[in-house]
Amino acid sequence: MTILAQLIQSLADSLSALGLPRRDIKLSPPNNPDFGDFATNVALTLAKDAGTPPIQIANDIKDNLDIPTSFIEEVTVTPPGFLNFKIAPAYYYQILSQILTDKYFGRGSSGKGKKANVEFVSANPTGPLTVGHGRNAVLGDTVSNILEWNGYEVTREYYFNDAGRQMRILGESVEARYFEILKKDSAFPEDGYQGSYIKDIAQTILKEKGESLRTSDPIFKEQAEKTIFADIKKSLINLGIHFDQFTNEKTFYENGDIDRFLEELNAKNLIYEKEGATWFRATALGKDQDRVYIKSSGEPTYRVPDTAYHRDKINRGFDLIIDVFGSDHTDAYPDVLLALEALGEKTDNIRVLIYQFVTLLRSGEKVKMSTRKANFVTMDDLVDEVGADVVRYFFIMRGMNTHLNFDLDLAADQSEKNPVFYLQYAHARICNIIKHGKAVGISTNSEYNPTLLDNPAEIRLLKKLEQFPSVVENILQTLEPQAIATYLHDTANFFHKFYAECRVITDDTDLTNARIALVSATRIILANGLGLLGISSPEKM
RNA sequence: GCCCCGGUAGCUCAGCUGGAUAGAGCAACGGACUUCUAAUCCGUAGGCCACAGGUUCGAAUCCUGUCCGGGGUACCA
Repeated sequence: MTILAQLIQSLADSLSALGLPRRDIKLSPPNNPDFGDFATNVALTLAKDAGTPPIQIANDIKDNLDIPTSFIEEVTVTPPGFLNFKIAPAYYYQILSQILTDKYFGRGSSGKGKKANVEFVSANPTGPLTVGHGRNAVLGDTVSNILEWNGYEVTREYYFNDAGRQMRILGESVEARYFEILKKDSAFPEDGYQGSYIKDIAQTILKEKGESLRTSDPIFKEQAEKTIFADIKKSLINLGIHFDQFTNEKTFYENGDIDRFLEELNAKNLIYEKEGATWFRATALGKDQDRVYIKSSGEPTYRVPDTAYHRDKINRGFDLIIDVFGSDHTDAYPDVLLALEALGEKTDNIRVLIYQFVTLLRSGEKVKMSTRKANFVTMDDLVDEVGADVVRYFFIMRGMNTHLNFDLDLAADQSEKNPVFYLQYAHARICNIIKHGKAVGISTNSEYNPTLLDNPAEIRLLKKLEQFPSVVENILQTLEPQAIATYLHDTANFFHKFYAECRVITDDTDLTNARIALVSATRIILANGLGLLGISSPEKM
């Protein structure tokens, strides 16, 4: 039981002893450290119903409080009615040894024995991964890391479609370039993919298959898909991302899932024909409008295989299913869930993460991105220019709900001042201290007396380290990994301040050992946190 | 029209499950390297948290409305 849980329990006991209704008791660190380490507002929330001034209630609670542990040093009441708790340094000292003996400090067990599926990227192989996909990729991979850290067995999955309209046009685009090279007449498709990579693929086909290919040869699409997918996988590896499974939507046509799914909906009278198309009767389930399932051309819309795919994921028995989508899917996924529910599937373990689009700025101007028009900045370009660590940090340090402005000039320029270096530098600095210590005969395994760490900068850093488990645990609920970036920045900041104020390796052996313990623990937290973000922890910079 | 996101320092953004004095980085200005790494630290300056109402002991945070920006509302995905 954590110290917080103990405190909440004894507060609850105090409330019932006073005959006050039990409330959700929240303890949080106040902004102003003068008020202590934790504060609660229970008295304020109870005051109105009790008809008693909050400050009086707070005092009553305090007087009835059976302090659960010696770690609580002081309880105070401050206007307008907060109860504040000061935690003894001994508590934080003991955290230090926890970190040093358990290098997985902060690892939760709530996902133990559970399986999770995270579907992300899922870009069709029509072109290279762009910066827009990068946000998706980094978000999905980081969330996966956090789940794993909490004990989940995670399947990272990439879902794609090589049978639809996009891919057909891709094949036609390659074909047109092929004949163009041969100086034969060929109309470039109206919505064709204009990128130079299409010409490269056509060149490759020409080299390998000769000049005699005919119109509509399947090789055009096949070669394009193969080449582009290989590039995509390489780009992902450049970002440190690997997938456990690639699932093709074609599977669900071939194995009959889609037919079955449509039949079942039909049996429930949720499908009908109109104007040559097949419609899903979403209005019968409370939506504003019905949706087309099968176009009059005979092609299903994306909702159909998507729904079958999600049903497949449900059937595979995951405890948690996460989808990472761009904001253009905001309106689409509710239809998928709706259809699943109509078929009696449970969808409450599906979490959909919607991230807002990245706006690219170059020379202060917006770059309008379009894969089709080949007006894009690829992930590879970006990674080449600034490195994977910077790219990952840049994408994860902002909340997924924010419309991220990505200034390309700044990103390229920023290599010296990029915020990620601030974190890595703290780690490298610690490594260097430890290295220096070793050179003068200081071991990281020495006995140490933590009570020597009484400098405010030391205490502040310790308290920050103590927060790591709760930060990670909270992200498991919110699935908003930017909190790790914020936390690590604070931690690095407190370390740098400590560094400026306290010298670690000195003639004072006892103090040196204590400080070595502190910086070693800080290093572990930084490395673990950076690891969760998929960012390296360099030993020197 | 309707739906989803956002609007916080000059710029990019944290903070948003209501708390006490609203933060960081960059940009600006002024300091600190004979020391374990100055990719750092210290200091100054910078704000009607878009606007208007509401809820309450208390609002950047919750509700309503307005304005601005992005996305969706396609027989595109």
